[in-house]
Amino acid sequence: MKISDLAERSGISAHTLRYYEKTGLLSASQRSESNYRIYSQDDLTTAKFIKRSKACGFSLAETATLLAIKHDKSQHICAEAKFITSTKITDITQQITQLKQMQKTLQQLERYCCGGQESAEFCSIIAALEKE
Amino acid sequence: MKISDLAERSGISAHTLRYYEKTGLLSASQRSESNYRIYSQDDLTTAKFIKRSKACGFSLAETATLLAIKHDKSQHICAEAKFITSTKITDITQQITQLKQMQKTLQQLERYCCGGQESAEFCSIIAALEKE
DNA sequence: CTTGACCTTCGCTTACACTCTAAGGTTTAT
DNA sequence: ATAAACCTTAGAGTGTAAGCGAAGGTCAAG
Repeated sequence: MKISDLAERSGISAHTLRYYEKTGLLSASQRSESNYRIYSQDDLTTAKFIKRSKACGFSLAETATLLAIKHDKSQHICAEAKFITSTKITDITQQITQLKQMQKTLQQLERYCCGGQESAEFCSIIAALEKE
Repeated sequence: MKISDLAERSGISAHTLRYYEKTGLLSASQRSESNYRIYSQDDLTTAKFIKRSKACGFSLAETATLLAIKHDKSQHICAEAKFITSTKITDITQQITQLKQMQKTLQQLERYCCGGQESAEFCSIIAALEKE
């Protein structure tokens, strides 16, 4: 199939597919006489793999590593895939912790503000940011 | 005081202070004959306000709005400050929700993977990303 | 008189994932 | 036959956020 066919079936734009080729993520398995990219069913599978990987929150770099494992399973071990996943979880957990801290701080600011039509003269939010 | 004095007292670099001036966040209240920025005590207060605002998670744009309220309290109402805060909380809460969803998905992937030295032939993580 | 602090302006940085442009070649439908 | 739709390439641009760096010049203190 041609690039636009793959684009349609995978839900990834033709532009992006070319970009993925440039970055080594997914190359067309063949070229036509006129140099058009010809994709196989396997390529479609890979394209869908990339989509799912992204949906899980993996970056393209991480996806590339997972793809390398997928493409040569016998040369890779479970520990590699699990490491990428665990690292990502740690990363995300940290981000959540930070955001929760912010959320808490902001909720404290919010709680004491009347939020009404009164002049901001005595607004507790502004006051909190002003104080030493 | 001069820019380096303010930098030291506020904990914001001179470079960044100039950047804040360019973006309209904080201007020196005066200039010397030789065109040096001269900052007042009020300017120092404002600089500290900006620092605290950032620490709470507000962006510079949001901080600018809060500063506008601070600088002319009688022309602003509590509802404005509360709106910014609430919007930010909603925003952060959404981000947390998304990250938690990702975290959950990844934890499911992680849970069933043995993570051992075995070949990735039957790795459940790779399998999960491959399946329809 | 020298050195360090200050001034302005412009562009670069980091990070990620695209997205578009230009200029040209190919295929397909009418 | 011809126009629309498709394909190719390299390379540049986009967007977001908050700065940083460097060049080239002025000013002030010891």
